Amino acid sequence: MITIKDVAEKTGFSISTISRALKDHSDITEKTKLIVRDAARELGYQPNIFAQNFKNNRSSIIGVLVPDIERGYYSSIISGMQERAIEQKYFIVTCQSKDSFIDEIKGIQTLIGLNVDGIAIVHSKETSNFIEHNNIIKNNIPLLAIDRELTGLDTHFVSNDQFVAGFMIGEHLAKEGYNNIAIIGGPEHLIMSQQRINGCIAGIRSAGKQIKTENIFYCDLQREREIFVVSELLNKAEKPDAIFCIYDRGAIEIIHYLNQRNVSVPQTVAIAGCGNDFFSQYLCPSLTTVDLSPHKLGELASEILINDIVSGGTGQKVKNVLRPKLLVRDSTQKLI
Amino acid sequence: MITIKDVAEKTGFSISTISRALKDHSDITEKTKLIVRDAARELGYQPNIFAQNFKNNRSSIIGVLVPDIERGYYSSIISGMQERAIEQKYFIVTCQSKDSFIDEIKGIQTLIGLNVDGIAIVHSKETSNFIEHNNIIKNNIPLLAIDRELTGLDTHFVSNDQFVAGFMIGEHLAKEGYNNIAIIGGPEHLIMSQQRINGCIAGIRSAGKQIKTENIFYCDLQREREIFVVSELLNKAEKPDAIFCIYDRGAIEIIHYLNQRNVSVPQTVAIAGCGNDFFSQYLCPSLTTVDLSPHKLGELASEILINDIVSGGTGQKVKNVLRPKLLVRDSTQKLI
DNA sequence: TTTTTTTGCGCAAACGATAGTATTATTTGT
DNA sequence: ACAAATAATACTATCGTTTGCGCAAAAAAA
Repeated sequence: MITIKDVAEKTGFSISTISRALKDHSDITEKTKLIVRDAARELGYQPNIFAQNFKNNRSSIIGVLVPDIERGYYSSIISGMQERAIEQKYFIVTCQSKDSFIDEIKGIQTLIGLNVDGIAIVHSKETSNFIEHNNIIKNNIPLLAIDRELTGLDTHFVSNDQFVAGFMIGEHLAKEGYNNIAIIGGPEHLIMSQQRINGCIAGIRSAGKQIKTENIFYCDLQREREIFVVSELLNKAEKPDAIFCIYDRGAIEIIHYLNQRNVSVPQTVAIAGCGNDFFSQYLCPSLTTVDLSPHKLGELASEILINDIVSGGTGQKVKNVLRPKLLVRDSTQKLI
Repeated sequence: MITIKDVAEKTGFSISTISRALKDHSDITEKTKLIVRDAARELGYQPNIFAQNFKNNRSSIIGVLVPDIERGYYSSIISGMQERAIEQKYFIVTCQSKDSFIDEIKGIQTLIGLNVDGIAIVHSKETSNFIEHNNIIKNNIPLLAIDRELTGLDTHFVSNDQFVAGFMIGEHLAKEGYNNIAIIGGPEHLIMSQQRINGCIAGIRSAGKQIKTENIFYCDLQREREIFVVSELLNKAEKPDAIFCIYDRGAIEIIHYLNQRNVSVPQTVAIAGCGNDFFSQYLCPSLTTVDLSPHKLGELASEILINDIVSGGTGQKVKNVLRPKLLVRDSTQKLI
């Protein structure tokens, strides 16, 4: 292994001069810098990143904790983060909570233990206690929440405008002529879910219609529960003519279930989702949804975190909300 | 920051005794170990991972380089790797080549620069030169190839049995009664593609049928090219009655295209894919495909790499091929 | 009891890079 | 021409942990 010492011996300068020359310190003459750089290149010198990390007390690593790397939405976030991070010579280490609170805690401890320079988190749907998350702040590690805020903590935050996403769907369904709309949401404490629901309600109202409170359901983002709710809904006397499931994956499952039961979509009941999963366009019928931009969210996340890191955490906390885009497709369009 | 020195001062032992006690060295009495561990806990001592990495010359990080984190297949691999790695206190750093040769090279250099303890690679479809990959081996970093072998290099290797995957589809289509089968493959130098194609041909033959060589197409895994080939095929006098696209994403695009053109699947032409993408089951018609196990592949990858790392790279290179599973669904089933 | 072996622990060097301060060489001001 | 200021480089401590070696005390063997 070639170290600074080898370069020093080759050039006759001292190791401190080499160190300063290589980082373009103003104390060193251009002439010396040239000699040093040439020698370093010739010897194939590579700085020992372990020694640098140790000395500088930084890892150039950003930790990302998401519920599940395999889910397209999160892998897009990670991809966006990775692309932006690598441009600035930062690395992304991934962790997943698998939507378990306890694994989320473990993940946080793991990342703190790795001495990451910053952490981005999408907390699990189970999580409603943020004591452990506060340890990140206590450790002086820049913290950024994605999509779901860490209640009570002063963190950076990037998100899609979940309220607007819901609003767009609600307004669209109401204007399209649906009068008995049902909403299938997530757990009640999940703010993101609540925002989409509230947005949808507001959208329906803004189009001059109403939604019955008994048509709003709180599920757990699990297939079984949602399908059960839908099957119950279809048995009602006053069947809904449209269902907004607050996330695409659920909506896709619902359409699949309805296809199996030979319930026609959107003739009997319209379905809308949210998230624009890659495959929502290929469904039969193709799914009306809202395009969020996880990749962009990831890019933003890296930008903000790296900014915070290099600035030494002095600045204000950044909040950034992206405006989503409505994608009207077949699953809600009334045939003329 | 609490260091070993603080624990030493609190207990009255020397720092070397603390260090040894904390790693359960046999030189230290149980009694002393207890005292030290208690003191460490009380003080909230956390080893400085930078200092450890520096001293031990290891990072506890495994680098993964895949074409695109966003693609479900790769994110499953990463997820599997992450789960297994974390069990053994290893971290996963992800990189993506975006299927560009030059970005793959950069990714490799980046990971080497990070001093990762091991590297797993799915090389890009563009890559056919492995000189840079050889630098990993030269740097004494355990190297594992996933799915696509690094031609000419002696590496660990895990993969699905691509030949068998193709074979299963070929045999199934032939037995189902299709007589004029076409294959849409990837670039010719992509071994994985070639293996699936060869497997498919063998499967067709084993069922006592033949495939015309002019019905085998080499595309670039891009939507446009594949759709073009399909549209040309449909204009032929002797239209194929079944198409095997060697990857699900392509097959899904093809079915979507055929739906738009009102070509019925599987009545006019059957479609089969490979990979069992999450959404292949929700397509209309649902897609016959082969279930690969990317998550399991990832778990295996971590296992093998970590084994190699802790054993000091003495052992033989491991080759592990998983047997895939045929999933017959609607897109190839002749209605009776 | 004396000698030898074993046990338990401390001392100090080392890892490679960084940065504060000391040192010398050069320039500037008077 | 000499003091003062500045520029360019060298010296050295430091980060926290690990580890080879040494040493004293305890245990075992003689």
